[in-house]
Amino acid sequence: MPELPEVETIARGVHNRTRGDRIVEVWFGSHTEPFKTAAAEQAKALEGRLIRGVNRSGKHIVCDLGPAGARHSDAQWVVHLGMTGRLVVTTPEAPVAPHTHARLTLASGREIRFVDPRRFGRLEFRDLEKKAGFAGPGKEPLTIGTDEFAKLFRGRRLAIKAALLNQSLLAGVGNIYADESLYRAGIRPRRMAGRLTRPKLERLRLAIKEVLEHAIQLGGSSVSDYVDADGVRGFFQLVHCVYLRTGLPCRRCGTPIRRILVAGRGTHYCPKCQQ
DNA sequence: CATTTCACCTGGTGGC
DNA sequence: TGCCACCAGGTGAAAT
Repeated sequence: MPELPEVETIARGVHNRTRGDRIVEVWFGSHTEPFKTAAAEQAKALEGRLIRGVNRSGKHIVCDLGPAGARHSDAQWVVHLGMTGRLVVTTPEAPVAPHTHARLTLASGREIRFVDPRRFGRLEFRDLEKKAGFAGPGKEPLTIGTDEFAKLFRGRRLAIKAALLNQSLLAGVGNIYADESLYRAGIRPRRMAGRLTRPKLERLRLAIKEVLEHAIQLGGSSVSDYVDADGVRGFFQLVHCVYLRTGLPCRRCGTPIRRILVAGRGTHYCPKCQQ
């Protein structure tokens, strides 16, 4: 589910509902895939800590944690949602959804739950006394500047869509927003990244920013089952121009939207508007 | 090093 | 109803 707008929406929701709360009990399921830090060690480290704030970095949700009573952070809980992960804040009485892998009981009586059918998501505990705070290599698409953006693609021979999906270049753009941004910028997904002109690259940078900001305003895209921290669906899927619109008329020119494979991913574009 | 392909998982959909 | 192929928001390891 989660690309930058969905992760941003979830992080804000969890922040608003849990900031200042304390983790009093942790339950983890028995599947091992979600645990980048071993479950037993992770559960023990989380218990008792304060949630000082929740932020987004690329597609990662970063919860800053501190010792009870303290005003500084000494650890982080980093959540990556993979394809189907959800992070929701509920009451303990709410029915437990299938594929729930983590339940964090908070002092307020609320509960944070991590649910992930495909188990591509990951949970990591970072001790800030032992390692640095989470930071991926990729640049943030909402704040990157013109020159820095152009530099990312210089000399690259892969398709621009494949480059946009590379999280060590730009962090946060995934399959939906790559397709929607390329449509908005009028660029074919298979164009070689290193051959785009400066004006085209600037148009792409702005398209990405505008698409992501609009999607955040609408609470993200709910293609099948994405919901935010309160269990509420997003609305951006209602204004998608190309993603999952194969065969439907282009909203601008009426030409049927095409689907091809790029970097192994379903890729949607308008053959007339994207030259 | 840059790039491409595939495995990792479950579930929904549509054809026969 | 059953079975099968194919598709889905991501990424990291292995192959090229």
